[in-house]
Formats: sequence, structure tokens, C-alpha cells
Amino acid sequence: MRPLIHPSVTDVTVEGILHALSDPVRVAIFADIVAQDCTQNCSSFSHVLNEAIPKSTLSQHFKVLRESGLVRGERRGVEMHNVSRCAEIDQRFPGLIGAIVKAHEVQLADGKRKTRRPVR
Amino acid sequence: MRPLIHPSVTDVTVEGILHALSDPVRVAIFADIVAQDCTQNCSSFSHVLNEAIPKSTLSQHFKVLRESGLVRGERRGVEMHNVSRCAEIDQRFPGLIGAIVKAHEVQLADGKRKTRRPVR
DNA sequence: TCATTAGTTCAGGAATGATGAACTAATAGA
DNA sequence: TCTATTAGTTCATCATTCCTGAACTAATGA
Repeated sequence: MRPLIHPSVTDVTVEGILHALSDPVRVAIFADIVAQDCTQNCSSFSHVLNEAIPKSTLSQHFKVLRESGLVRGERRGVEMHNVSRCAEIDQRFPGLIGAIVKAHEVQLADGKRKTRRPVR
Repeated sequence: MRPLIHPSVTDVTVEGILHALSDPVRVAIFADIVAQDCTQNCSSFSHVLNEAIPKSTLSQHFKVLRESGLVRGERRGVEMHNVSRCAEIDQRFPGLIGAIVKAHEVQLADGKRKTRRPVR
């Protein structure tokens, strides 16, 4: 198995972050990781937004989050634990993550659906 | 030709906005529309980021910006003019657009490339 | 050593995205 | 009123990306 990839903060791109968080499942996961500041393993997200997520899919989602620089994954025995890299990113792009997470909360509170695009 | 679609602010989703702005060409266009607060027609963007964009592609990009709620398009004679909907969106998701546009500026200043994902 | 648990990788089919060619819509000039 | 021009859209096709089951790896415990 190849080692996990974590870009340095300077290689993090806005586009990468926005793309990573433009998926309803991934924002939900990320928001959760940010909220609970203790690390989380992957399987704790096997149900997100009242939907079962296959573990291969979950694995890809985490890969996107890691490689966009949003999250750091660390193997702890059998499990993988994930920590947000908010602090680092916030230095480079002040307020970005905060605004996105907050907007996501607003949307959840409004009871909006989980599709990426608006209703046609 | 079918009429342009503009979602009401309440139908705008965070995911939709992030998706729309996760494309280097679209953020560049949007940042420009926001910066110059006068309306802009589409063809003024036929060259973005030192690259020629085919007009069908450009048309699709504007469609994405419109349907995500970021921009309002209005036909003025032969041309189409585009205005940002920042004010509206800012009421629902305070600070979101501002943080994204600002982050984009930081990245431009750092001379980062225009790919969506980080370098592997 | 074998079983279990957690996650990754791969391969395919499904869904999205890009773009040339053909189209529509508005206007200006003859 | 035609015809030409300019601006943008739509469609069809191909390319890329995304999702997911199946097979795999890696760490641990019995």
C-alpha cells in the first residue's frame, strides 16, 4: 500500500478545497471532523446524511480530503484517524474554512437537501 | 431558446457555490465580475488565465455560475450582461463569497498554478 | 498461524465535462 | 424588408472523472 499523500500548506489550492467540499458527503464528514476536535476513524462515517456509504467510496472521499490538504490521516494500529488541518490552512487563506463550515451549518439549519446543484 | 434559470436565494446551496467556484476558469471569471462592479458580457472573457476559451465552453461556464445562483444574466440587445448576486447570497451565507474571493486573490498573489487539485 | 477488523486499490460502468458544428435571437445597414 | 453580423445557446460526441463491488494489504488478537 502506498503511503498517504499530504500536500504542504503552500501547495494547497483554493480550487482543491472548494472541489473537495462541493460534495455533500465530504462537507458533512469534514464539518464533523472540525466540530468534534478529537480525531475520528473512517468507519465512523459509514452512515452520513442518513445514507449508507460503501467503504470503497468512503476511502476515496478521505483521499480527496487528504490530498486537498483539508485533513491529515494517521494510521493508529488498524484504524486510520483524521484530524483537520484548519489551523494551517487558515494562515494561508484566512476565514475560508470557517466561512464554508458556517455556511454549511446555515444550510443544514434551513433543512436544505443534499444535492450539489440547485433544483432546476 | 429556453429562458435563463436563476434560482431564488433560498434554493442556493453551499455545494452548488463551491462546485461552481472549484473550476479555475469560473473563479477567475467570477472574481472579475465581482471586482468590476459594472456588468460584463460573456465574450469579454474569451481569454481567461492566458488561455483561449471556446465560446460553447464559456457559455456552459456561465450557465453553471447562473444556476448556482452566483450570477444573474440579463440580455441586453445582442449581448448578455452578468451581475454578481453577492449581496443576496451574503445575507444567507455571510462572509462565504468574500472569503473565497479573498483566498483566490491570495493564491494568485502567491503565483500558484491553475489546476483544481494539488500536485501529486 | 488463522481470523478479524480497517482501510486501499483496481476495474467497470455511470455520470459529468469540454467542444465543434449547427442553431437562435437581436440589431444594423442596404 | 432582406441580409449580414454579432453574441450566445444547444446538441452530439468524445474524454475525463466518479462510484462501487471485489479482491487486496496491513495490523492486531486469539
